[in-house]
Amino acid sequence: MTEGSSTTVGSVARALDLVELIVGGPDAGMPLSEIAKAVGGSKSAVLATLRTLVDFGYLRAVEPGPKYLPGMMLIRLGDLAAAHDPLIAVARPILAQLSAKSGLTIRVARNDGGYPVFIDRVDGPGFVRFHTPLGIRELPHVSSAGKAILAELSDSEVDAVIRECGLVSRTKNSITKASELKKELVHIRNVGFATDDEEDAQGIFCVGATFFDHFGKCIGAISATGVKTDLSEIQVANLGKLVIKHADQLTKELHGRKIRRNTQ
Amino acid sequence: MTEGSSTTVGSVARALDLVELIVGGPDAGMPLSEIAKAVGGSKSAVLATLRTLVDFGYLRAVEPGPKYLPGMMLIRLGDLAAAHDPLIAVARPILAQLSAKSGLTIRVARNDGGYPVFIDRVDGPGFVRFHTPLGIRELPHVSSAGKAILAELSDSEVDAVIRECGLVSRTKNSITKASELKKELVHIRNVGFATDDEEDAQGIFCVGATFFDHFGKCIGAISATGVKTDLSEIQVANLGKLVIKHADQLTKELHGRKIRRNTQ
DNA sequence: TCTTCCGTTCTGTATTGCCGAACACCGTTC
DNA sequence: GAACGGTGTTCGGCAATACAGAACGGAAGA
Repeated sequence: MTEGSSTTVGSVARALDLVELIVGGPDAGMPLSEIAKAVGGSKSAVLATLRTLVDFGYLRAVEPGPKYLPGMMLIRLGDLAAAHDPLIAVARPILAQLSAKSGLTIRVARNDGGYPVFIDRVDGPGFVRFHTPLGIRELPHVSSAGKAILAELSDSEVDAVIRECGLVSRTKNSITKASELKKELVHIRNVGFATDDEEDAQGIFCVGATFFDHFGKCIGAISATGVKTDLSEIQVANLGKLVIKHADQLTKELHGRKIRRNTQ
Repeated sequence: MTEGSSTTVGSVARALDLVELIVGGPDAGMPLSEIAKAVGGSKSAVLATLRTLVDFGYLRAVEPGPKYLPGMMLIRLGDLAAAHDPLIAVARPILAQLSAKSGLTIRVARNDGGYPVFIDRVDGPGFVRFHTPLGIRELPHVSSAGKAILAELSDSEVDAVIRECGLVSRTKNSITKASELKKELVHIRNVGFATDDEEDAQGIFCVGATFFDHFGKCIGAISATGVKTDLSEIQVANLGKLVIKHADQLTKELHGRKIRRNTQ
């Protein structure tokens, strides 16, 4: 669908479509005929491709009436890819420390042109799991990491992002007015951290703070996520300080520097 | 290399070889000519395949002189595949709790025919990182999870595993004699947990315990990993009890049952 | 038992992915 | 400054091969 560019290999593209389809499919897996219908290919061709993917461990076929599921190789490759990423390698111990101190789930996002792309996560001991996907652009205005990143952009850049993605509403707390968002960004610059008070999902709050490279450019943000009922135990202001401290630590370990930014 | 079976798609197999090559390659990435040489294909064919993989985010090309690195999609797919896995979904909160209580890195392995396959990990706040790969069979006799799983096998099954993989030595503490390993397995059955005292890597110790499905069959083990110097703070026996407790909790949440096994 | 659906196998066709050569580009080196 | 080895890239042409479709076999349901 989202077709690329010049010389690419068709059968490989079809195979990767299959992987995405099955990974995005139901937990019980999908049978051949359903898969073939979904991608619009003949059963024999799809079967051959599926077999190849199973051979390599990208998928696994579970009997009887082979249903296809994500395979172990995907987990393995994801882990190795994370190990290759220098930012993740540096950030992970810091995330784990912040998680241990706060008891919350900690995530790290890269600044991808004003949008947050979460690239790693350390779960806290709480029972609630947050299935926020990794590796793709998220909405910038409904997460603490996203707003923290926005607060480091120039006004024109913020306008561009707003224009591009629109301030869609996720909950009744979501900020949908540009003026309101900009006021919030000023506040974030003053206190040094951003919050997400049930703006993305009911009952969930986050606190996020940015980190920087050696040019002083914001390259991402870390955030702590918890359920709102936990908020009483650890006050927002204290949590904000804690998140900032660990974000600063990350800046330091990346040999970056934080440049004070006037509210203008 | 490890060629599969019947009807598979060649170009897809070549593409997946490329992914594995680059993920296993240097952190700085690999240039086209090096890749083409490594897989033994023409530059043009390899380039087309690389372009396809980059289009899908499996790889990314970093200028100048395009070097190819693992892409974000691998992290995304790994995360989604983990979310699909029912065992990981159930185990992860328990791992996080055990990590929070012990301060150690916790991993969970599936029993794959007597071999441990680690499928998830929750890092502790310690500074030392353990780059144990996920998703592949590990040596069974040099990890606490592996030995805990072995202890649940019958004697003939243990013999088969030993014959198949051999008791290769990783450190001077590694168990390399079958008789010694079997004596250790008896001990593990008695105390209910297994240890790894610098048997896989210098300075690293582990404690592992198994969990079960509703047939009473051992389907895997969890283990706590730390550096030896941390061992003073938390005694081995106490840690063993803690790991067993969480493994039992996992058994319970999987609706499994633990059947008492006589040493025979 | 008959029917229907699914997974699998097979064979022919033409699509298309591959190779090799030629081109363009940069950095050295003589 | 020009020639060189080293890149990454583009371009035809051949044939390998990936695809579609029909036929087979088995299982489940009516």
